[in-house]
Amino acid sequence: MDRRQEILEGAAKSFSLFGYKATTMDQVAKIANVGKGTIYTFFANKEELFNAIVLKMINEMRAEADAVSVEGAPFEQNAHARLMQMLKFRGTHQLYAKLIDEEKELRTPAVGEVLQAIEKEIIFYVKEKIEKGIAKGEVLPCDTELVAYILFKAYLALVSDWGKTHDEELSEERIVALLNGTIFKSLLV
Amino acid sequence: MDRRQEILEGAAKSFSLFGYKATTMDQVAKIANVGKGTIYTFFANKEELFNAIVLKMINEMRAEADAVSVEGAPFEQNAHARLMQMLKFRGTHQLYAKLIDEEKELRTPAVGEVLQAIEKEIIFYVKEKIEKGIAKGEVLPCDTELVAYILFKAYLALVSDWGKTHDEELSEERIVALLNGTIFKSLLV
DNA sequence: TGGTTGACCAATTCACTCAGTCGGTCAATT
DNA sequence: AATTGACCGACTGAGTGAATTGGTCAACCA
Repeated sequence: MDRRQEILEGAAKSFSLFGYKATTMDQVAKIANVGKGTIYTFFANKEELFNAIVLKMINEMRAEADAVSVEGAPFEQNAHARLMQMLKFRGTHQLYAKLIDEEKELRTPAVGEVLQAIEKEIIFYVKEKIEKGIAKGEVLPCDTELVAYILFKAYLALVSDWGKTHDEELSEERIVALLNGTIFKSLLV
Repeated sequence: MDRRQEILEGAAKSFSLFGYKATTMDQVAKIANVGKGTIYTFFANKEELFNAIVLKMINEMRAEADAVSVEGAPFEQNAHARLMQMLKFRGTHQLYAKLIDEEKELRTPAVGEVLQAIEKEIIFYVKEKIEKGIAKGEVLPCDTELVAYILFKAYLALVSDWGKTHDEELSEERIVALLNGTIFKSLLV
């Protein structure tokens, strides 16, 4: 009934199924059972509609990352669980996966911008958690921006890049062993 | 005078200037002052000629990386100097830079394969140095393959990726501070 | 009358074509 | 035996017009 909601749902479905470029406004209108003009009373253009969808997805992802952390568990355990969850989301979530594929294949500018924004968001999220860890005395004071950045890049490399150049994916145990023995080891108080 | 050498030099010049795709065999022949057919008596096809050029470049890079290391200096200092040198080479060397650009813009398959081979070579080089460090008792035993991989990915992220999403490049001091405080700190005996 | 709509428009994209280019060959030449 | 460049078939990419798309707006309700 809520037009705006219908539009968001239709658009999310279409973007997830066909990606940004291959989704037409006519298609969104049809899926949402709405006249095309109606869409433009709620969203200035295709890109803003897209951004709204992605924003919802970012919130989902953050919620899932929060959900896997355990109150009272040591920092490195929660940090690992959160990062792994977000990377799993990255490869699993229909829309996110589709966008990564579209970026690789089509280079749609709007998609590239959005993917970059999502990464920035993830890094900011990690930075927040590190700062909270420092505040709680679990983590040594450090260059939080850079540590968040390198942590994300490291996980991305281990979880996502490794498989592209090797026959089999890295096991989570091997990842944990590496990071607990290196980065996390030097971060903890 | 040496035909093979002339061809290699002409090809190197052309690949460096125009990239792989935009280099024609006629052009290489002309630059090398050689009939086109002659090229095919030394190299099976364009791609093999290309691979020969890249192989020479890899050796140059390794030599430059070796050159910056200091006999007797601590492991993390030499490791840092070597990795920085190779990444500088990566962004500075005419052919290497051109290939990275071509991979981004054109997605030429032969170029992608070669770039991947170069990275594999770099990682292998880093792995060798870590193993030597372990043998000398400077470095704690560890998953050398993975440590080499993550070290390279970390440096690549800090030196090359950071600038793409931030206004200014990271200073070398900040990089050193981060890595000495994290990865290197836990690697050293 | 304020919200909704789809025919309509300009701009972009797509499929198609065909002339020109390129990697690779090989008979002729040195 | 080594070298060459004219030649070939496959591929490319510029040029084209037709079809599609994002966005608008006058008409149309409720």
